[in-house]
Amino acid sequence: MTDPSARRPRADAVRNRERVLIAAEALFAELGLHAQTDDIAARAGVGVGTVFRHFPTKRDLVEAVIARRTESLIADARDAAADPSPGQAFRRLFAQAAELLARNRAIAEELAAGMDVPALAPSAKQALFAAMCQLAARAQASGELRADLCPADIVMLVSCVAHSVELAQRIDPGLRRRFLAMVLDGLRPGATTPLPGRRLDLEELGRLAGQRTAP
Amino acid sequence: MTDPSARRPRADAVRNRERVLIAAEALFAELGLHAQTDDIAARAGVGVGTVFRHFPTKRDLVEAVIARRTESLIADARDAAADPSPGQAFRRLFAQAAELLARNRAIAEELAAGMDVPALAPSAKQALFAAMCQLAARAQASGELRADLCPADIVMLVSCVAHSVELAQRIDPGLRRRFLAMVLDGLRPGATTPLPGRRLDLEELGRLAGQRTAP
DNA sequence: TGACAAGCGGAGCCTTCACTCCGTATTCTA
DNA sequence: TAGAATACGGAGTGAAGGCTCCGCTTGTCA
Repeated sequence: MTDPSARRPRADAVRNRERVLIAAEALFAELGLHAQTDDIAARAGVGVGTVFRHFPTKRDLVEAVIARRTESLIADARDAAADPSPGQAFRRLFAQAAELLARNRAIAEELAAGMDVPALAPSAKQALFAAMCQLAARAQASGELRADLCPADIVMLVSCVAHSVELAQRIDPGLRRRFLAMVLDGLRPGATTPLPGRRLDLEELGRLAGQRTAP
Repeated sequence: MTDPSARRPRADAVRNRERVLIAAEALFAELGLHAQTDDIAARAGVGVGTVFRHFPTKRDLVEAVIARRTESLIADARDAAADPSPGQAFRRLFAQAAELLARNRAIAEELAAGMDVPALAPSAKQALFAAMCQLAARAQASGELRADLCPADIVMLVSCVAHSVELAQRIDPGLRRRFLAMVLDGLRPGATTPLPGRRLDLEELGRLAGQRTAP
C-alpha cells in the first residue's frame, strides 16, 4: 500500500505538524471548539498556511486532536470489558469519561453533539460509543444494569453527561459529580419506570443521525 | 410612572411588532436560535430596520418570544404547587416542559444553556426555574423526591433534559421520553448513591453563572 | 386638512473567521 | 553543493450575519 517512490516527509514538516497538534490540544481544551485557527497557529509559532497544509479543514484538526486525547479512554473501555464486575466497570468508565471531558472542553462539546457529524470514517467518537455499549451489554447480562437500556440510550447518556460537564465547569465543577451520581442511580436494575418506546441500536442510530446532518 | 405626555403608539407600529413576534416564534421554533433576523423580517413582511426598532438586539427578540411561549408552562408550574401529590406534579411538569421544548427548538437551546446570559431582569427562564425548585421542595417534603437534591441540581436537570430533547429531535423523538423516564427514576427517594459535594441554591448559582458570563 | 412626529425599508457597514495564494525559505537528493 | 522538491508565512479573500443610517412614507392631532 505504501508508495515506494514517496520520499520521507521533511523534518520541518514533521516538527511543525506536532507543534500545531500540541497548540491545538491546549487551546481546544481551554476554549472548546471556538478556539480560532489563527490563535492555534500563533501558539504553535507557525503561519496559518502551515496549519491548513497539515489539516485541510479545521474539522480535520479537531478530529486529530480528539483522537489523540481519547485514545487512552477507549483503551480503558476495552480493558473494562474484561472486568469481573461489568456494572462497576461501566460506572467507573462514565466517571473517567466525565473527568476527561472536564479537562477538555472541545471533547465535551463534541460528545455533547452526539452522533452528528458522521461520515468521519471509524472515528474516535464511534469507537468510544461502541466500547461503552459493549460494556453496558455485559453489565446488563450480569444483572447490574437495567435491562431495558438500549445503545441509543447510552449515546444519549454520554452526550448529556458531556453537556452537564460543560455546564458545570462554567458554574461549579462539583455539580457534574452530583449529576453523574443521579443519572447512574436511574440506571440501576431496580428502576421503577419501564423505558417507553422502541429500542435503537448503534447502526440505526448512526443512519438516522447521518440522514439529518447531510446537506 | 407612565409619562402622560407620551402619545399612544401608532397603529402600524403595534401591528408590525405583533407580526415580527409571530414570524420570530415560527422561525425560532423551527430552526432554533440560529434563525436569522433577515429571514424573520422577510417572513413578517417587514424590513430589517423595523425588526431592530422594536427589538434593539436579536437577544431582545429571543427573550420576548421565549417569554410568550413559556408563560403557560410557568403558570402550570405555579398551579402544580397546589397539587396534592407534589411528586407526581413534579414529574408531570418535567414531561410538559419536554413536550414544549420539542416543539420549540429555540427554547430547548436556551434552557440547555442553563443559567447563562443573566442580567436579563426577572426573565422567563428564571421564573420557570424558581417555580420548579419550589415544586421540588414540596415533593421532597412529602418524601416523593430524593432529599439530597438541591436547586442547582434541578437547573442542571432541566438543562440536560432540554439538551436531550434537542438531540432526540434530530434522531428519534422517542428517545427523549426514554431519557426523561430514566432520569426521573434517578430522582426517586430510594436512590442508592448519596449525591456528593455541596448543595447550591438558586441565588448562589445565579451569582456564579453571572461571574463567568460577564465580559 | 395640513404639519410633523413617528415609523418604515433595505442597501450597505462592520466584524468575525475559515480558508487561499504565491513569493520566499528550507530540506533533501544526487 | 547545486538544483529540485517541498514547506513556509501571512496578507488577503469571501461568506455570514448582526446591526445602522437616512431618505421616504404614514399615521395622528389640532
